[in-house]
Amino acid sequence: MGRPDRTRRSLLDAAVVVLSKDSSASLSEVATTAGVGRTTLHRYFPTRELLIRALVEDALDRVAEAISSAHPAEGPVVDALQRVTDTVVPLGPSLSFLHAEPEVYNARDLIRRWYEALEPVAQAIERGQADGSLRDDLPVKWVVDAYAGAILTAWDTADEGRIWLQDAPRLVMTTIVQGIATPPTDAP
Amino acid sequence: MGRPDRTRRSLLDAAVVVLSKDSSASLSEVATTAGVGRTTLHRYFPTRELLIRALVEDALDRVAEAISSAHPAEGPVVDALQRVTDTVVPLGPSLSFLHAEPEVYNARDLIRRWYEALEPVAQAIERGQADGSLRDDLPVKWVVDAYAGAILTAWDTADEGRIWLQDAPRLVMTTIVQGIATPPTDAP
DNA sequence: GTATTATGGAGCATTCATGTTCCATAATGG
DNA sequence: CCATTATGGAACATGAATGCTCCATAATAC
Repeated sequence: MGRPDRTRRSLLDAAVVVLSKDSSASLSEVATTAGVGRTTLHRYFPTRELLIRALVEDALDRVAEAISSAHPAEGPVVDALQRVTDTVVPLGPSLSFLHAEPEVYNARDLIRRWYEALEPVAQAIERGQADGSLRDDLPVKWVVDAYAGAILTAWDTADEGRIWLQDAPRLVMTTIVQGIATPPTDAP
Repeated sequence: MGRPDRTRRSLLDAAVVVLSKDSSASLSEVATTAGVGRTTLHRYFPTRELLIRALVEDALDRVAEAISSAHPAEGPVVDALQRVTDTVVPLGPSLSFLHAEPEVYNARDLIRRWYEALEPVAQAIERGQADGSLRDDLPVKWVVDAYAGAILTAWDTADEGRIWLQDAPRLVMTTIVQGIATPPTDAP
């Protein structure tokens, strides 16, 4: 990875951190956080809009790649979701950015691409409802959103220091899969 | 409610809608949405910061009031949470605003007040863990955040047209309380 | 109906992020 | 070591949002 590539990566990484906390932060802040001059930032991303666009692309790519690498179509569905959770939780800042950016919220095609990235998860959930491992009285769309939301919440909560990030995957899976109620005991 | 009060309410209502979608929207947009001149907006809220502050106060009051009116300390915990869910879901825009506003995210005292408003929920969850109706292997802080996050997700999902808002309370409760997995059957 | 209060439009100064250019310096590659 | 490329600082123009003032008009109260 040459110097240009490294600079570009620094900028994207800094931008995702800064802009996920405050989507209206100035480009100076982003450049400073990346340890780079504002001039250089503009050399890589001529306008703010292009930076945002590149960031969204990058975040979507990461999410899609993380999900795909967890092979959600293989093995028992709950195990598959566990693998997805483990790989996606560390993407917290990117998820947070995608969720916070009004550019994303208001652009149809970006919402579409977000759900395209989540499509393998949706398929895993459908598979689970079909094979009886997941309850089938919840809409798949809702389950996908609730699941993604739980991961995002976990990252935010860890970021605020209310839980440890290392516990996040377990908490997400227990809560989403089994719920917070005491499970009914198998009768004695 | 005199004219001034109505104008103030219009402004707060419009602001919460506009700013929850884009926290950097201009004050002109807010005024226009409220059906009010920008001059009038500035008469009620001299600076943007004061408007935001008033909005946060208002949103926190609404949440606290809604929770309190659901009497979360009474009756079976799961029933209590159902009542809280029913009353809080309609506050979607206010919740969404509190969650999106960087002012809130970065001000310690506002985060503190958010959790103060949720304190009755935290107590209900503690009560549930103590009386055996809720599993006790999840940190209360996490359960509170996961629950609040699920309500927020439900509102967002309904806003995007992926579920019906009228189904939201049921979906939240089923998902959070029982989880998405098929419950283990009581033995034959 | 009149007095009082609330409103909104027009205009203006200020501030700040943004985008751009130019040049000197530093890092990299041959 | 030299040529090339990348960087960053300074300076500038632009535009948009903000905060404010003044005045005419509309709504409300008495």
